[in-house]
Amino acid sequence: MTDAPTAKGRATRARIVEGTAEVLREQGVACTTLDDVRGRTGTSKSQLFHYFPAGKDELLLAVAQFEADRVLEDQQPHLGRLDSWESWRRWRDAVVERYERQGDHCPLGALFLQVGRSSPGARAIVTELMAQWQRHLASGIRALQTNGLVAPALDVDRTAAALLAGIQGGVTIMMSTGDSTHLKAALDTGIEHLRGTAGAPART
Amino acid sequence: MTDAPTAKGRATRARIVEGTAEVLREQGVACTTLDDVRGRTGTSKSQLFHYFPAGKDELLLAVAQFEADRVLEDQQPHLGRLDSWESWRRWRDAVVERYERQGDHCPLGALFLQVGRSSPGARAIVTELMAQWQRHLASGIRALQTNGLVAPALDVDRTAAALLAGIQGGVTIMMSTGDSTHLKAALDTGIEHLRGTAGAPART
DNA sequence: CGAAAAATGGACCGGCAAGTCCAGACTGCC
DNA sequence: GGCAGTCTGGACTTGCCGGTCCATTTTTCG
Repeated sequence: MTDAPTAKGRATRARIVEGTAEVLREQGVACTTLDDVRGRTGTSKSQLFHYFPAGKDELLLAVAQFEADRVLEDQQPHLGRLDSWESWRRWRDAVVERYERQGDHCPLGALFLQVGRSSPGARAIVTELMAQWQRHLASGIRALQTNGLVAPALDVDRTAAALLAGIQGGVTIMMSTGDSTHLKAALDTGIEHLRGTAGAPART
Repeated sequence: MTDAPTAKGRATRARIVEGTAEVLREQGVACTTLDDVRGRTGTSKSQLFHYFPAGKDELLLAVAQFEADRVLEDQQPHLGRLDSWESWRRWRDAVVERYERQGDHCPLGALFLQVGRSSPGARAIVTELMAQWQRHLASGIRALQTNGLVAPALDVDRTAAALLAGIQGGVTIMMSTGDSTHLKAALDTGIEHLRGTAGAPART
């Protein structure tokens, strides 16, 4: 992915991707030109096409991947260790904090719209991100089951899917309205639902 | 809103909005030009600017409003009468069906991205849509409470917000992955959660 | 050191699409 | 029937922006 013969080349490429991500967050995809990217990253047109021969779309796709990688990273270490109510609460707070900080701009959503559904690459990035995210949530729920905090009969995958949907929707609405109420409601109601199914009252 | 002196004028304006909506659904905002709109609606450039003096953005905004109006309409009559489990189920099916038919294109989302968060108009449209939608859900939940099907202590507004978020997220994910699993999971889990709080066991 | 490969700078091109303009056709109304 | 306002057609302008090209510099490596 980050294939470049020399160290300098790799550094430049990385600078381009990161700089583009910044610009994109600030002014949105629609309003960002290659010249903006040039300005921000201190590169020339030929460099852009040297590292992304297929042009703007290829660059945007690289940025999308870059942003996608951050999404789950930003939820760590909480997301990887969802085995108690306390850890779920910490994760919930991390998610809310991350998206409130991000404000009303969704880099991935915008990129996705621009590059287009048609592009197999874009779709693959989002699909993979969602799958990983849901996998984390599901294994968190299973951990709760193991600890006797959640009913063993619960349909784990469906519940994880619903929770993920709630988060996505909460973020979407927040970006439209600037209000994180829905995101919090989705998270809290989702966790509460898990709690409601409580299996055998837990010991320890 | 649909201000035009003559009947002919109003008809033309409507034709432009509806035609543009079609084109947009087919090829997305990014790839749609005013000439595409011209072609589809059988109009001339001057007509476009006659009815939408501020140009493309104004047209897109009008289309956004047009699409927003459809969203709730398409869920009627179910959305307006959510007073029994059966009616909730019918509504759930209507939502799934509507979005599965719509496929992987979200007119509103795309329009919103294009016109930009910055535009006060765009934000207002989405905010109002969400508020109305949530109000419908909330009054549906209250109806269930009245009928003794849901715990009176339930935080209605928060639950409605969470459900709405789930739907939004389900739709978002569906558009990215082409799979409606998450939408269904969100709806079903949300309704199940309501059921789980069941107040006095219902009679009838 | 010297040649090949990589990296960089920036002028240039070409097309596209938004928006302008004015002339002419239609409509309604008295 | 005629005039005022509305509607329509389409050629034209304009600026922007993605992409090309080649000359120059820097790095790598034997």
